[in-house]
Amino acid sequence: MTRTAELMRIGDVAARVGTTPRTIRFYEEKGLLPDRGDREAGAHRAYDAADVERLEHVLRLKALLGVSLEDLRALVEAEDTRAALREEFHATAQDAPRRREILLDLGALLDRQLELVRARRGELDALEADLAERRAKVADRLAAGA
Amino acid sequence: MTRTAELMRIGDVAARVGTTPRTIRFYEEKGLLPDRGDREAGAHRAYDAADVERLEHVLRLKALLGVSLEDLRALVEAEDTRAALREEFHATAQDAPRRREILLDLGALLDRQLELVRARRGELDALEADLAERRAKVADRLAAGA
DNA sequence: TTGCTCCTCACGTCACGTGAGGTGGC
DNA sequence: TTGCTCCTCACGTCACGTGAGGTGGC
Repeated sequence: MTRTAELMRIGDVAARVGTTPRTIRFYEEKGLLPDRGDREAGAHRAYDAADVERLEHVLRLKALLGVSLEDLRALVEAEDTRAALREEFHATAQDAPRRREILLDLGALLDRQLELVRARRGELDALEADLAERRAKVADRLAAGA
Repeated sequence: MTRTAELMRIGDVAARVGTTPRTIRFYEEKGLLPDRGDREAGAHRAYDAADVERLEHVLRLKALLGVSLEDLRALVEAEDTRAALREEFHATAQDAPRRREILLDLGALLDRQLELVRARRGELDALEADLAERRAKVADRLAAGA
């Protein structure tokens, strides 16, 4: 039952998620993406669907929250171990306390990300309100007699 | 009737808007803030309330929209001439077509900014929905039996 | 006069972009 | 075998950060 994953090359992945190979390599170098230590020197990188999802998530957080890569690494590094945790999750199916701990950690991580997203949206809402108010004033003046 | 404006120094302005003197000088150099050509070499920069507002607006757009300084300059450069336009607005009080043209330009500028803000908010909403969905799944599993 | 902030270079940093030169897989 | 994409340096760029050395205003 050797499940052969469908692997993609770095250029295809970059095109799919809207970035560049350079950025993907840079993120790997900075520890934002898992560095498969088993890759031989000079060998091509290979990515599966899970890698692509992970990259998309990181890029979205980066673009929308405007955090540094160092902060972003801290924010998602718990997800680094998610795959390992998932293994452990199945392996320790009988160990309810451990499963509970894993789920609580993941929940806390998601709560942190949600908090940042909502704070940003609040700022955007305020900006939109200010712009809309100025826009309305201009419209009023145009209607008034200009 | 010489209206003496209350002028601030660069450090005070930076502290007030949450940035650094270096950034303010850099923005001036890049044309994002009006460069008063009348400043003698080595003389201190002076800012009034309008300058502070302008700077706050630029910083908000930069932080929330994530555009390059070059794009940002294009986005707000029409406001550069706003002060001049305001003068002209009063000076040409009788010239209704010209007043109308000024207002239409300003309205179009605000519409462009609003469009960008709303696009951003759409992306943020989508991200929040994804995160919230994942969060709910974790909560479900916790409640289910973990 | 003493500090403090200001000034102008100018080099450092972060997050990549962009060739330079070479190797590997359809 | 011919292209194409990949690889690893390594220097360039954008948006500033950070001293270095000096001048100016409460």
